[in-house]
Amino acid sequence: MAGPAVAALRPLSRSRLHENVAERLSQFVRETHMRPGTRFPPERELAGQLGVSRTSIRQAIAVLEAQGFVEVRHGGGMFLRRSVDFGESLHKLLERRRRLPDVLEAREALEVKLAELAATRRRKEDLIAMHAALRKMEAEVEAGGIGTDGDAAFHHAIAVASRNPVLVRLIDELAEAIKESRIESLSEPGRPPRSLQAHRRILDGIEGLSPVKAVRAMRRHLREVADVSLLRWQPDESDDGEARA
Amino acid sequence: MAGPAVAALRPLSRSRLHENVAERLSQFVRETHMRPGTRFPPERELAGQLGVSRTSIRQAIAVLEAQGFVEVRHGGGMFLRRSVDFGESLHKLLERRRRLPDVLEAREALEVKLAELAATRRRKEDLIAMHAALRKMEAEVEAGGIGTDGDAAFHHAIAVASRNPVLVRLIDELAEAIKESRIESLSEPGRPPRSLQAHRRILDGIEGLSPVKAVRAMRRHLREVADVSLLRWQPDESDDGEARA
DNA sequence: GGTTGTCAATGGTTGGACCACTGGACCTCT
DNA sequence: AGAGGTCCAGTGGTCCAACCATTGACAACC
Repeated sequence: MAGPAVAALRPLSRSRLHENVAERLSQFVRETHMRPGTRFPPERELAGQLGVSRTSIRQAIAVLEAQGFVEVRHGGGMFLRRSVDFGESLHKLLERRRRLPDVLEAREALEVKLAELAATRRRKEDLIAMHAALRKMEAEVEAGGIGTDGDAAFHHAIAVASRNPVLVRLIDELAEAIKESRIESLSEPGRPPRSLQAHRRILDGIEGLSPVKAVRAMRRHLREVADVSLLRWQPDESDDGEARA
Repeated sequence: MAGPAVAALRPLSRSRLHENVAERLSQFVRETHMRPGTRFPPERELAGQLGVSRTSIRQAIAVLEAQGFVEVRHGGGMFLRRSVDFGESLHKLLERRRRLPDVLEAREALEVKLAELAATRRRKEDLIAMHAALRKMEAEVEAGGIGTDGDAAFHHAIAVASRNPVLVRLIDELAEAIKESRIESLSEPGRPPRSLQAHRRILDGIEGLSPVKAVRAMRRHLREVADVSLLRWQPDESDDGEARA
């Protein structure tokens, strides 16, 4: 099907120029021990020194500014905002290596709280959504599937019911990584029914306005999920990019 | 010192063009109900239709790509990755309105877990850092300060000790917002000593390898902090940007 | 039928031009 | 000397036109 799997012939990763620029700026911040508030060299100078056009510099800057690492003042210059983890967006962190165990721990932290809040603030429409998600999962499983969609919908409904947009955003940020673990877990023989049971217990707590019960059920559920996927996890560190000009 | 605090005279927010472009693209995604995987119109066309240069389009795209909302294939086009909350980065959410209660709930979710993990994984150097932070806070308080630096250092040391970079990144994302609540809380009369006490209890749990104790102490501490600042919190919804061309 | 060449569409990068804003130097008037 | 205004160099913001690199589909060829 595919060509020979020779290591030397794997596709070489080209990166966009502005990404390299951002990388260099991070390096610059680290190496010069810049303090927050310090001004960067002007764009034209950076362009000259890095040997790229001002446009590329400005693309990198736009990204860094959107991520809150720098502040740009028209006519004034560009200033450092936070030096910690400069240029390392969460999205980038999750992409570079699959830190599944870490992701699952973070998931537990967030979802347990989401369940607690949901058990306090849920409205009628939230319960309707949760029940619908449960039925969807049942239908999927009966149809021979593993129920990932219904599962995702259920957890999403809880997030919505928490009425906390910040927490929702945080869990969303992890959504992609969680999705993978979900597939792996639900592919386990006998898992979907167990998961369904766990969901019902969680819903009981939320519906009954019992945060304690909801929290306990959610924590138990997530630990079970994590257990399974963790057993199969093999860390693979040979996953760095090669764009390190 | 400063000018009159008249609402009408607050600095008006000029927005950069590429930010408006990103906003419009979000709107486009929402209004056309784009599904993940769908291709966007070509850059040149977007530039023409929005009446801006291709450069501005490309700056917006760079940001959206870094945030994981779109995927760009050289020679192939730009494709939607996630449609939920398109263009709404966490950073943007935290900036637009100060959602302090939400932030504090998220903080509790994360920090309680961080404490639990720290109480399992802490090493000698972590304990040294925590003790140093505590001493620093004491010194600050004795010198008439309120101890925010030492406080921040203490919580940061716990985060490091958790050995979970994902959680660390998430809490870092909230750091700025938390900082404000910290100042407010520690400015309360009699707060710094109480806070110091709470920190000692947390450290006891972590040092004694007792996750349960650490969790309980951390949760209690954060609820106390949240209580104080929540009482003074007045939601201010009239805080939207004005760039809605 | 499969291989190869061609080409239009589309993203990636550049250089230069010009505009807008900031802050300090400098000048003027009192 | 002080207050106020003017000017200007430095710096970010935007645009444009051109050219390069990659992709994918279609045509031509063997």
